[in-house]
Amino acid sequence: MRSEKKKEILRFPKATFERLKQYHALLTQLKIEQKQQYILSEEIAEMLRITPEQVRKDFSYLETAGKPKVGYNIAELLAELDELFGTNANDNIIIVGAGHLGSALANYKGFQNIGARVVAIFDKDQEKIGKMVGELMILPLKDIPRVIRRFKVRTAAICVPEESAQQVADLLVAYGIKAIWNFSTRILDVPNDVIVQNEDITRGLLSIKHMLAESEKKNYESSQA
Amino acid sequence: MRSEKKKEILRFPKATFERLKQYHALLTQLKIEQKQQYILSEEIAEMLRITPEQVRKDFSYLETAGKPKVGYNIAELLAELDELFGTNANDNIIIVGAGHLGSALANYKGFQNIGARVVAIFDKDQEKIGKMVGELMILPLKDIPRVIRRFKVRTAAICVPEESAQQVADLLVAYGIKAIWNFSTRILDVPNDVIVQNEDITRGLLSIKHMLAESEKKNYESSQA
DNA sequence: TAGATTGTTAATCGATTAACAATC
DNA sequence: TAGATTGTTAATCGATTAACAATC
Repeated sequence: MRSEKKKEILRFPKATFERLKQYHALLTQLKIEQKQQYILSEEIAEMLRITPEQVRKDFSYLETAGKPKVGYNIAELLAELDELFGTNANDNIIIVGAGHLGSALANYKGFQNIGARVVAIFDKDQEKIGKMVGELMILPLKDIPRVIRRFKVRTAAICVPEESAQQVADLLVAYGIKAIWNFSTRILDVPNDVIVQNEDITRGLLSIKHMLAESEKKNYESSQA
Repeated sequence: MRSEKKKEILRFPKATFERLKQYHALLTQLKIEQKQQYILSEEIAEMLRITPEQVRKDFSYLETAGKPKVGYNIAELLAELDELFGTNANDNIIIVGAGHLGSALANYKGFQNIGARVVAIFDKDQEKIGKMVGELMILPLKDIPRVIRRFKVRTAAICVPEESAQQVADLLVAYGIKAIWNFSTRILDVPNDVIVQNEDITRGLLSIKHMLAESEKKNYESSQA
């Protein structure tokens, strides 16, 4: 029976899963810094602006246990999260669009921390083809299917302008891509079995605007009181 | 009494607020396309991969009403969301770091849709200073306070490498910045009254990895059945 | 009118917080 | 040992879903 390993089957609350990603990022950073071996739920909470209770509750879904008055072993906790997120198993990804954004992505060093590797970058612009972005040569779109097959690519980042995003998505779907990492603001229309992760940055700025408005309202009210 | 305008005081559930941003993006797109004047909750739901009931429930917090069998007036709905998000009131923002990422951000055209404008971009690299990014000249870090004062800047995007992110954050805080839009993966340590919006892209990729693993498990299971 | 779609209330489900025992 | 911190259970709070009346 497979039910022996309970923890593997246990599903995390969605909200917990989202925070686990943040813990992962934080722990990765702490591991690199090497300043401390243990961390308290209180410290984690302060950095991520949540409550220590929340942190402990989230960790209760994991195997790793903390020690009262000592905290959680950073390396141990990170190892479990790495395992959980499959950051050891490497994923090959491609980038379509070699503008500033695509180039930024191609040069990004942090992918190795989460078990991902950019294997190719494509552009439709003849001028750009053949030029280098970091260690990658910009390839023409027609090479996409070959690269997908060769490197078993399941994920593609779309870094093209708004206007061509849907077109590129259609192309990628036709080539059998399983997940689209969408950096355009365009809402893509693709089959339901294709995963879409929207990285629309304007959302973040809208949050900021909202929080700024909130905090100004608060300041105004307290000045009136 | 201020309680006359109920709707203005009414607070949205946080989850609803998150989705309102998506509706805003979608409606902005539809408005530009000019293909249709009305849209059904069903159509919105399909594009955003949520349920129509959820869409209607969210819209019930707004003033705009839909018509049975006709749907919601796109322009009207967008106008209300624009009002809500304050996308008409313009916000001046600055970018620190003129690498690929900072440049991509500086060139991004979508800011006008959400009432934001990049007024300056900075870099510490002498080589880059004076060069142009789109219509902006790259300025030295020492000009930051002047620009902040001159343009009443409250929000700064950090697009520098991991290693200098904290340093830049400290600088910006000292100069009175109210909100930091953090594009580095570094978890920043800043005073609690400074808003931090983390735009760490690795989170999105972790979600993709997870969803890919899920869907493969599902496929495997159904092939076993 | 009949049927489709909206809008709202109630029921269910899920996430967070509070409380506190266990433990170092 | 005393006190601080973890881990878990129960209580509260919030979000989603279901059901259905209202409406075009």
